[in-house]
Amino acid sequence: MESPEKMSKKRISESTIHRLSLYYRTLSLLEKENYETVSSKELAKREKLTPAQVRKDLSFFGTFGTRGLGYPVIELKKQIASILGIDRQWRVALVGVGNIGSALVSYKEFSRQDFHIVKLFDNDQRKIGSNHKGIIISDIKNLEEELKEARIEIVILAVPATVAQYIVDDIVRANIKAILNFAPVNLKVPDDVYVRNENMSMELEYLSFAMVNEHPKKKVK
Amino acid sequence: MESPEKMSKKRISESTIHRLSLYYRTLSLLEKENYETVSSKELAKREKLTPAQVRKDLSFFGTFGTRGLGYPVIELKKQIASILGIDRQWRVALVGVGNIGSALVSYKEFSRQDFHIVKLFDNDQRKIGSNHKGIIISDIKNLEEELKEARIEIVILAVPATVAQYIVDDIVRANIKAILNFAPVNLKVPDDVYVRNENMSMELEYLSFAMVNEHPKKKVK
DNA sequence: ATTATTTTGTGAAGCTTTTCACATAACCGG
DNA sequence: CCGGTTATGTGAAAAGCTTCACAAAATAAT
Repeated sequence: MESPEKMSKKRISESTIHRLSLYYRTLSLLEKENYETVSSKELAKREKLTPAQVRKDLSFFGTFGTRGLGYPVIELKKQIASILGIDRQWRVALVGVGNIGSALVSYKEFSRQDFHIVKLFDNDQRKIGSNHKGIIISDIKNLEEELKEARIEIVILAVPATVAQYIVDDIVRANIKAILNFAPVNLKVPDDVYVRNENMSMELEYLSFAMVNEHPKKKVK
Repeated sequence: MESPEKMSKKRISESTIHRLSLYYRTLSLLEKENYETVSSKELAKREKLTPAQVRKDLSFFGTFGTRGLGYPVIELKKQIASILGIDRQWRVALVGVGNIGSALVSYKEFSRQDFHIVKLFDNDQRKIGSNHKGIIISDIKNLEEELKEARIEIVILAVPATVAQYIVDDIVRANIKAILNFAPVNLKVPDDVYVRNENMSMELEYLSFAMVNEHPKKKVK
């Protein structure tokens, strides 16, 4: 820690943020297991990282531990939630109620973490107006107005690659600043809009690469 | 390039492999658009990278371009497919035909890239024996033998977090070396088994973080 | 109270990845 | 066929990220 009120705005790496998600998950488990405190060593072991990595990651945001003891599980979990911004509800809309889309509506991990899908959109006339897991599917024609009206903050995009850009243009016009994109395209958005891409083929391709190129993997250590 | 037969086994970074997937995708598009050649500049622009990055990535695997001209689209695509190991079919099994699982069975991107889901497993008696998109769902009880019998090479795991580890132990026993895991747990596997985790909450949390901490994002440039 | 033990927080070192910058090579127009 | 232009391939520099290693702080035991 360095400045009294607000620590200096260092750029935090994507990897650090992803690891915070992991720590959060592990802390939830530790809480259930009635741990009161946890060391960087234990936290690291559970997510296959190094203790130094854990401490460094946390140090970017403050000092949360007690020397000789470790970190208080419940308190640290709360702090990480606050850092990640998941100590509040987010109003989420899902666009494209196809295969992936409808799976995501019932994806427990989202609701458990206060990402609330409150609107669904599709362009299929057979789906529009019907009730899907308690939510009426809206016509994608009215995307811009309805996103505004419902005060949506995050959009999950699960539409075919061919139409994704057009829909994103609408989403941007609705002043949405965060998009989780499942379409395998590089979406063009203004600089102040955050897009994260979820590309499931990519991970399969990584596995394929690993098997073809590195196998047999003889770990040295 | 350096050695005549087989280039020296440098360690290739995960990021490079992921970018190869992006190049592959873009090259497929360029092929459809009837481009014969493409420059690192164009390739970079389409995936929001730098030309130097593209050239460096490719240079790890060989020299594919022509100075003054660029890269031959079809040929480079072929080369990348070979590097990634996606110039062949992979026999894939999916374990857990729930929300996410059943969405993945019909996920076009997988089949388009020669990842063929040929077996489905579940523990739900109502599902076992039934036909899901042309595949009979098998009882997870016989996982080990059936994976072996069907000569499965990659397993996609889409089961609840609580049971994931037990099932992975079976999968490992079946001598599978590649697992795409959708359960939000850190799976313990031997060193020669590759696991990639697909954690969709993580990306939402990243968006949440970005909005809470960096917004308003005034891009300098 | 003192000593031994544990474990954090953090500069600095070490390592990895990205970007730079330029020599080199191929094409193209006249 | 020659000079101008384009764009690759790549060492080297720069930037970024991880690990090291240790002082400092807290506990625990005697």
